Amino acid sequence: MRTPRYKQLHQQLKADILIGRYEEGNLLPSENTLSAKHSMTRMMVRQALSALEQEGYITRRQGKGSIVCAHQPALGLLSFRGFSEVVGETEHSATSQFLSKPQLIKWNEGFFFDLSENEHQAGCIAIERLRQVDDQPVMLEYTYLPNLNIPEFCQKQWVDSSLFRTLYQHYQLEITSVDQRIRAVTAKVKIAAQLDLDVGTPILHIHRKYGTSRQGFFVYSSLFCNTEHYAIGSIIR
Amino acid sequence: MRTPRYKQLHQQLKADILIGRYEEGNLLPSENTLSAKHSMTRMMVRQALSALEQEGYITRRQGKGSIVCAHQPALGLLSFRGFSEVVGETEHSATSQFLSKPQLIKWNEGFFFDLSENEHQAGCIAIERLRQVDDQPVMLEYTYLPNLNIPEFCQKQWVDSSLFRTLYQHYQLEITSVDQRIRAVTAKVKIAAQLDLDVGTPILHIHRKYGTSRQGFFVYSSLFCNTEHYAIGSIIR
DNA sequence: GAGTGGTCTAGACCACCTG
DNA sequence: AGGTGGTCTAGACCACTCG
Repeated sequence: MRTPRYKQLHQQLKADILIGRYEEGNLLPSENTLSAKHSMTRMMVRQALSALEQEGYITRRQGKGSIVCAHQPALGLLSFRGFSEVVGETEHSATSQFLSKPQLIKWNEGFFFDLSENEHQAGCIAIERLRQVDDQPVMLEYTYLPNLNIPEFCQKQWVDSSLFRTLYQHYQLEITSVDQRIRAVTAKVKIAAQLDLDVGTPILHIHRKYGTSRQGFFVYSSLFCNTEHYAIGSIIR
Repeated sequence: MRTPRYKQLHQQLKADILIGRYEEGNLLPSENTLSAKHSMTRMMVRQALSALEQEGYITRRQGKGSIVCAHQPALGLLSFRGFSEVVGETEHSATSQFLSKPQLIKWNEGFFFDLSENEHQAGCIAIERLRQVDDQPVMLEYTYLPNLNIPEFCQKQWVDSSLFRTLYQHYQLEITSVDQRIRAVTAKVKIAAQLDLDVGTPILHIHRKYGTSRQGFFVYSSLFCNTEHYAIGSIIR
């Protein structure tokens, strides 16, 4: 069946916001304008806007309009927050680098989440990244993508150094959910070396399984974080 | 201004679900039935149901109806998941006990979140709880409520051993958001004793600030978790 | 006062599920 | 076939914001 028109409008507005057609803090066209321009009732326009609001792309204010929000990273989950930030001090510069080129390999035996037969046979694309804050290594992230209908992923240009934006740009994949397990462990030799820590330092170990807009397609991550100076923060609404 | 009628319907249906008037897995009355019974248009009934759906109280299926969901704890955030559970084994029995009676005290100097003048002057109600899984202590939780418009909290009967349900029952307070910082630390002497661990064992330390349905009212928690055998899990949609 | 979003009405046709 | 939720129309009045 064809996509409902209010969903088309919703997607178009979202795309416009993401490419910067409407900037942060600015107003979207009014509901009346949109309903006239797209020849649909205000109720349908409102349905599109409600979805945008729920996803956190806009807030609406009576008498004012629909305001484009600063867009947070997927699910507000990966953000670092320095402890200094909590008590109201300076910002930090975050960077990210690959430890190796993304490559197609076999899944590890005893992978940390159960895999479907499909996923297992497809093999996986492994990505190793190190994240730094103020030039200090802070997080080691191993990401695994099943090699299912993401042709030539390893050849693709990355968007904004962001896996999620890259997946969206090339395959229209959006992250819709996260299932995660968090533990405190001590740094073993290899991890300690990469994070520039003493062996035995307490670090966070997080396993994540991201759900996407494509049924049955998941993204897996294993993260090690040094939280001595920067806590992992998340805001959930 | 008076509460919009669709919001009234939304609240009433939610209350009915919470007290068990509509049971898990059963169907809510159809949209047509509700619109007739409450003399409002189907559009307004749908607005009420959409809100319920968004909050996770129901799911809707075309041709079937609105199905009442098993209701998950607020924001799905506090759930334990044994690592055995991840690989598909048995369930665990979780219990919770008070380490002291909830009592009104002054806020600590250098509290882990910034407090408003209001909150600071009101003082706080401190709650200390220990959570156990299979009779092993696993999580130590310190919770702090500003003593603002929650009269006689310390005298109230707790509902289901749940702070959030208790706040809802007595003061109609609902948790709407969480802002948290997660770190890995080592157990100090006092914490180690209470969690029955060796000093130096890596544990999770989480600071949380919960937003509520009452503007300006927040709940604060500081948690220490032993994740040796059970990871902290969360699912976010 | 003009324009915005918020609430609300009274209909319609469609896709889907179940008996 | 009859009932359910999903999409959609064409209007209306209200509360709020801003110039």
